[in-house]
Amino acid sequence: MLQLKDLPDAKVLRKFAERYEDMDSRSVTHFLNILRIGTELAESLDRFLAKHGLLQGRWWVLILLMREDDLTSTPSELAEKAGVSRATMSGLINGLLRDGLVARQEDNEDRRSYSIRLTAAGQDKLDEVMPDYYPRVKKMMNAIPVQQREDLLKQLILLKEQSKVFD
Amino acid sequence: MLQLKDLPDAKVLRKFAERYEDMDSRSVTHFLNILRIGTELAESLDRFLAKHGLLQGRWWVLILLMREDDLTSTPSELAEKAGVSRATMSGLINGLLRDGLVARQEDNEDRRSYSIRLTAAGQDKLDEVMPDYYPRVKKMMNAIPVQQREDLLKQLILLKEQSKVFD
DNA sequence: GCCATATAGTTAGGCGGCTAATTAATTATA
DNA sequence: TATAATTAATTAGCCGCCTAACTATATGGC
Repeated sequence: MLQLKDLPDAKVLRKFAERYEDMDSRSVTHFLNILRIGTELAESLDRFLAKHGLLQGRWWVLILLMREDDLTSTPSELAEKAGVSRATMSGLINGLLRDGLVARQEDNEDRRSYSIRLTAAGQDKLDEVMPDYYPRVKKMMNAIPVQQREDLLKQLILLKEQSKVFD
Repeated sequence: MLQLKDLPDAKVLRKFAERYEDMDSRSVTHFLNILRIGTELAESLDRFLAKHGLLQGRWWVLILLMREDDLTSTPSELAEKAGVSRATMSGLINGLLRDGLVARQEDNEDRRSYSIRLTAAGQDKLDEVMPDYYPRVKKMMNAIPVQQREDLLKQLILLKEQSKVFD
């Protein structure tokens, strides 16, 4: 994420453009602004979840479990879908177990493995958060007409594809 | 950051829309995609910096120092501009001191305080990274015509303003 | 001049990431 | 069948972020 609060002003941009010839002020400004706004949106979501005593990592685990027909999954599946390492998922699951939002049940077929199931308390937590979350997302996104949203996303996808320039 | 890799598909969206009436699939999809792409852009930048032995926090400290005419600032100023706590800035500065990229000099007027200065080695590091960074940013952003970039940013700013819905 | 308050920086402790190493069980193969 | 390779999860140790508590110094009434 882009923590940087103090984005470069015209004077700073000139100074850097002088020393580094290939620098294009407009590109840099656009890029930093996009990163900054992404960060701010994510931070808003984090603050919202914090009000419900959740953090992003744990929230996604609960949602991933609720997606399953039997409300059940394995640590490694969860790690992959959530986009974190298995080590991190171990930690997240421990926290959720402590809070009773998920439960653990041994797998009889493979004794290395076990399943994680969303408990009633976990479902209750989602039933508290989601009806608060969805209307807010709807309200926020409705600030932009659907067609323009689609355009916005199309441009962002283009940028994402271009991000291979950093490889 | 949105770590989540496994964005909801149509089936999952239907399931959640059934349980939570106020859920608008399109809004949610758009929102998650925007967060996801922001995260991916930031991750690309991180990987790039890592190739130069830097992480975002330290990189920004060096840049903030180079912006100053005397290449000098204080820990609290740096913390504020970088958007991290003073405690975090203490840690970042320690790392940079260890690597010799910045130096510390006492302030005679206020003995609680001291200044941090970009060293020649720190400037060398920036002179290595920035001429590699700027052309890449330029190349990436040029994938989108300037007018569309401006539109993109305008929409994002609108969204950011709306993110107060989460308060 | 003295005490209360404010400010600069650090330290301690927690959290959520990571990688690498470890343990245990399963699967493949010589 | 014994052993090698693979896989699932955990642990250990690192990092960067946070808040809260602490130390040291400055400042502003009384």
